[in-house]
Amino acid sequence: MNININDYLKQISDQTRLRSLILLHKEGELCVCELTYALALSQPKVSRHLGVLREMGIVQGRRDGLWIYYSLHRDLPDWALSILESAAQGAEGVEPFASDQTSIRSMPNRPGAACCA
Amino acid sequence: MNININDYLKQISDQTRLRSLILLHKEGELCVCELTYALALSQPKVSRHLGVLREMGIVQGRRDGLWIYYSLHRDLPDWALSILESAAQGAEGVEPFASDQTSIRSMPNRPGAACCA
DNA sequence: TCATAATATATGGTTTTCCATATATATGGT
DNA sequence: ACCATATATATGGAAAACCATATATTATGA
Repeated sequence: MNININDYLKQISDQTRLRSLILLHKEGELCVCELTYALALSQPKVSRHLGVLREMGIVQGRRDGLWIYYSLHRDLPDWALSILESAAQGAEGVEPFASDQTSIRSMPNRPGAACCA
Repeated sequence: MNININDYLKQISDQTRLRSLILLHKEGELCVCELTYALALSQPKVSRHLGVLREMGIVQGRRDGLWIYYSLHRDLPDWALSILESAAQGAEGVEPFASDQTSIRSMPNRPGAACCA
C-alpha cells in the first residue's frame, strides 16, 4: 500500500466512489449488487469504480460464491481513514449520501444479511 | 459558506491547489508572489487556482498595497479543516509538498517578512 | 442457462494549462 | 501634481488532457 495523498484525493472526489466508500466505511463489507442497489446506479458503473479503487489499493475484494464482497483495504494509512471519516461527517444529512444509508438497510434479500436484523 | 463535501474534495484534489492550501495552513497568510515562488509555477497558473478557491469560499484574500494576501477562509467548517490536516499528514516528507515548505522559508525579500526572522 | 461481476470501446463533457493582455497599485522623475 | 514606468495580480480565449458514462460484450460461478 503506497498510495499518495494526491491520488487518493482524486479518487475519492468522484461522487460515485465517495458514496461507495462512505457506505463501506459504515457498513463494513458490501457486495457489488448491494452497492448497485443502494446507490441506484447501473452495475457496470459501480463495478468500474470499484475496480479502480481496488487497483489503487483503497478497497479490497473477496469472492464468496456468486458474490464479491468489497471493504476498505485493511492497510489504508491513518490519514486516509481520517479523511474518510471527516468526509462522512461533511456528508451527514446531505443528499444523496443520506439516502444511501437508509436505502441499503431497506434492501430486500441482501445476500449476506441475517433474516431478523 | 455552504460548501459541499464533494465539491470540496474535487477542489483540493488538484495538486497545485492542494500544495497551496497546505502552505496556507502551515504559514498563515501568503501573497500570490510568495506562493508562486514556493511552488515554482507560473504566476497566472497560481492566480487562477487561487481565484477558483476564493470563489468556492475555501480561501479569502485581503489586499495590502500591491499584494493580495490569501489565507484559509475563516468560516471553513470543521470537517473541511480536518481533511486538510489529515492531508498535510499524508503529505509529510512527500515531494513536492516537502520542498514547498523549505522553499518558502528561504525566499529572499518576502514582502511581509521581518528583516531579522 | 441464469445470476453476478468485469471489461472494451466510443463519446461527451469538464478541467487544466498556456499565452497574451488587462487592471490595480506604487514609485521616480520633472 | 503629473506622467511614465515598474511590479503584482487577474482574466479571456484557445488548445490539450483528462475523466466519467453508456452500451455492448465477455467472464465466472451456481
